[in-house]
Amino acid sequence: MKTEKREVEERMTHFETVLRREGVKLTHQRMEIFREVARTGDHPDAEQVFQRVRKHLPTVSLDTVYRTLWLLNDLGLVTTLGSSRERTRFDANLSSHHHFVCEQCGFTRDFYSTELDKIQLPDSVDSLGEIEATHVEVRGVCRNCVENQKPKTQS
Amino acid sequence: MKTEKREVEERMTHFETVLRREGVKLTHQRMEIFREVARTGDHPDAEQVFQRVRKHLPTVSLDTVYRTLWLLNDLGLVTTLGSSRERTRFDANLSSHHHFVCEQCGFTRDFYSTELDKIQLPDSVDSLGEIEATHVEVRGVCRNCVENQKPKTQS
DNA sequence: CCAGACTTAAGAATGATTATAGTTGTGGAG
DNA sequence: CTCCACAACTATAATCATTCTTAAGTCTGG
Repeated sequence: MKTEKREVEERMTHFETVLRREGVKLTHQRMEIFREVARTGDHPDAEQVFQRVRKHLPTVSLDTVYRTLWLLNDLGLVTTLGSSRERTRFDANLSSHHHFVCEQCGFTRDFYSTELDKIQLPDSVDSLGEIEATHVEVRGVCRNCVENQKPKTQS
Repeated sequence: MKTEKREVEERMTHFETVLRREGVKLTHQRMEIFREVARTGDHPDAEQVFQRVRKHLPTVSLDTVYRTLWLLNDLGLVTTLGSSRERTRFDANLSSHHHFVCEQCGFTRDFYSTELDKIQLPDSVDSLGEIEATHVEVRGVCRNCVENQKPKTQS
């Protein structure tokens, strides 16, 4: 559940380094919010972070939690689980397949691989619960978005 | 992009079979909504399905689209992409890891595997765009939910 | 110490999804 | 083929999470 103390310290250090490098101010709020996410392994949502941070900083606002989390996300200090900020998407393809998802535009394409279908999960996973499906998610930037991003560079 | 005609027909047949078996009424709306999802490979969201179905059934309501999609989901005829119905969750673990997600309660746990980190993706994926990260998502039912679901059955 | 970046507070706005209430249509019975 | 009960539909209003506004006060880093 909890992340090791040393690991948390390392993350905090990295956090401070990045904020300084980016010229972003180091406020308690930001520290406490990041620490809270860094110290737990249970992928909390904004509301949960808010509740926990409140214990140390009774006056934080939910708004700040949201703003900070997205800031941290933009700085590469945290990531979101699953497709962020997106609406729910549906899929009628019931056969075993995997996904390539573009982080910029959300473009998603199925791909197949008998190789991947044979994936062996570590034993530790079995102890977590009953496994129903396993699929590989590849995050990246689709061709379209790559093109549109470097319209000048031709070197 | 588009699914083969034969494949679509098969899905439609399966769809009708399941709805009859479950004693759920076969309405045009449901047929058109399912057909729409079945015939495309681009994982549309409810709004997109709504817009497309509208062309054939100008009076459908967005509400029906939502209700139907979740119904189809419950019947196992479609699945959702990424985390369904959930709030955005954040993760400060930047090292390569994978996830086990409980479909009932949303419980999510990281797991590691040097094996999985070495996954070889098929060439077809490279042509889709630039790959940034690959991770395995295991869906299932966590221990807690398994316990709570069969409090009586002991056979 | 100061400027400007940040935060708080309290609303209000947005956008996706869901509930309510009254109307319509499906599918089995006759 | 017609009728009826009730499932399902439409339209509208309500929710819920998230974001934005404004105004005033606070804190960080130079």
